Amino acid sequence: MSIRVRFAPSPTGPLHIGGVRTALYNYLFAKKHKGVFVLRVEDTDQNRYVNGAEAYIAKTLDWLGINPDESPNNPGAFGPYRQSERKTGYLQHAEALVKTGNAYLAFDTAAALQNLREAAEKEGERFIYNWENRNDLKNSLSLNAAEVEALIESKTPYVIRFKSYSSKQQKPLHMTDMVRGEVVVDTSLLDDKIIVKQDGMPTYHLANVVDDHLMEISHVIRGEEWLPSMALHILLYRAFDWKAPVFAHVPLILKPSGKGKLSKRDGEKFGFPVFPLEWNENTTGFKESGYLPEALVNYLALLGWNAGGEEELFSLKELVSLFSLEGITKAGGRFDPERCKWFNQQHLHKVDSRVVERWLDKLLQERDIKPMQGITSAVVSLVQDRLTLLTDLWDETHFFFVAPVRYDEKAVRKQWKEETPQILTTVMNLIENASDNRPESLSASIKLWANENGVKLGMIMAPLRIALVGALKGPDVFAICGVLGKAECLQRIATAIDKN
RNA sequence: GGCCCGUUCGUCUAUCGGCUAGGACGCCAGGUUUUCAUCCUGGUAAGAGGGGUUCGAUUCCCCUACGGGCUACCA
Repeated sequence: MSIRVRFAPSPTGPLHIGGVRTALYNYLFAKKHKGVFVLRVEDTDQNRYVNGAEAYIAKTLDWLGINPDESPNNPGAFGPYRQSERKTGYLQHAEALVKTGNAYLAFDTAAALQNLREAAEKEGERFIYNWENRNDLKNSLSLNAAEVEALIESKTPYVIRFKSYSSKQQKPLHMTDMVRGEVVVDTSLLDDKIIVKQDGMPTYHLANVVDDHLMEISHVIRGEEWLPSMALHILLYRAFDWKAPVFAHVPLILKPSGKGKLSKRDGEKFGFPVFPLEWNENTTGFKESGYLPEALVNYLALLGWNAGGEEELFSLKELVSLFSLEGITKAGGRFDPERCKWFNQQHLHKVDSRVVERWLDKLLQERDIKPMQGITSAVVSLVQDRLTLLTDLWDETHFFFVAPVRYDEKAVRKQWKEETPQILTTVMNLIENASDNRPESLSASIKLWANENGVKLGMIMAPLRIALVGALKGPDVFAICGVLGKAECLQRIATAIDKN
């Protein structure tokens, strides 16, 4: 059997990392088994449709490098890939279910049902539309054929409900989930879910089952919030007399602290991104926050799944070869921003330096700085393994491009001694007269002079750093000298002597 | 409330009946770097509670507690 999986988001807003991880697991599983990864857009709810959300999803998957093999933009043989474009098919399938007695027309108004619900609540109970009361309600089961005909004739709005249980059926339904093992549900407790809404659009449950069947989906890998619906879906497959796919419900991603699953608002609340890409001014993404896609992928893959060994730094390719449904954890996992950052740091140190250079080029452009040829790559090689986020880049490199205008007060107070100007003047001479400005040459000549004249190196290094960087931080001073060049170094030292 | 799922260091996780419970993040300490960061070394810290089953339970079963999800003409 060929493996076909799908990621089926609804375009109601930006994807958040929970959705991203579901997509990732689907992708990994598909690629691992040389199968097909499908993107299907579940836009059956017109009211919640958000413009731009579908494009956002596509952009996100592209950024992460987990592109679908079949999608609305890149259709395969199982299209259309938007549920809104598959409307007629659903209706026919629902009607087929009515014909076989597995579904029925329900004419109850929303208001009538609301009343029943409120009444039940007053009694401390819950109203469930199911086998116990469906014959007392207004539907094609309780009404006779002529009455039903008349209602349809008069254009009375109706929905189609699925007959989830009748006394003939077996109550305990045993199902298998790849993550959870056997799951048992008492089907007599299920309600008769609406499968076609008044507007003729299918609800998720119908659309999902029909599409998964028509698109020949072999494995349904989705979030645990769907576990309670698995029974309904399996019952639907049975009613259609279709073979059900294999199910795997992956655990949810929870808030870093406090209660509940991670929500779209938690980003602002906790101060970290929950969206892969920027959505609007108020919701920044991982990308804009300086994360590498491979780091996000790596972190997310390991939140709820483990590769078996003790290694945990993986490329997407490695994840593909390692992935298996068996390694998925059962319990929900808290999103840990610190750990996510650490993965980014590790990937950032390994990534091709040109990626960092491009980011730096952008920063320079924004500031209208035109660096000398070749300098950015020299700078990046000096700072790359000092970065945690790409957004740290300016902090780590600004002094290569802009001379310090202020000096760290505390550093000056502590390191700028009375004799410092004099020493630095000599250092200027040494730099000026050095045969070249290679870090080793400068280092050697300054160390030699210090040694010969009984000056402690500390008296030189710290002030020199302050003069060049403006603070006691950054890569090796002589390396910085080398990048800045003699003239710039001399000027900065002179300025520092002047100002301090 | 009902139904379903879950529960190992603060967090992510390993263990598929033999455990001195392993790794990673974080945190702490030390080392390298005459700076800061990186990096290295070490330390800290856990199987919710109670019953069974068993020679032996973190591992299997039951109960309780706690956590999570679902309970819409949303997905």
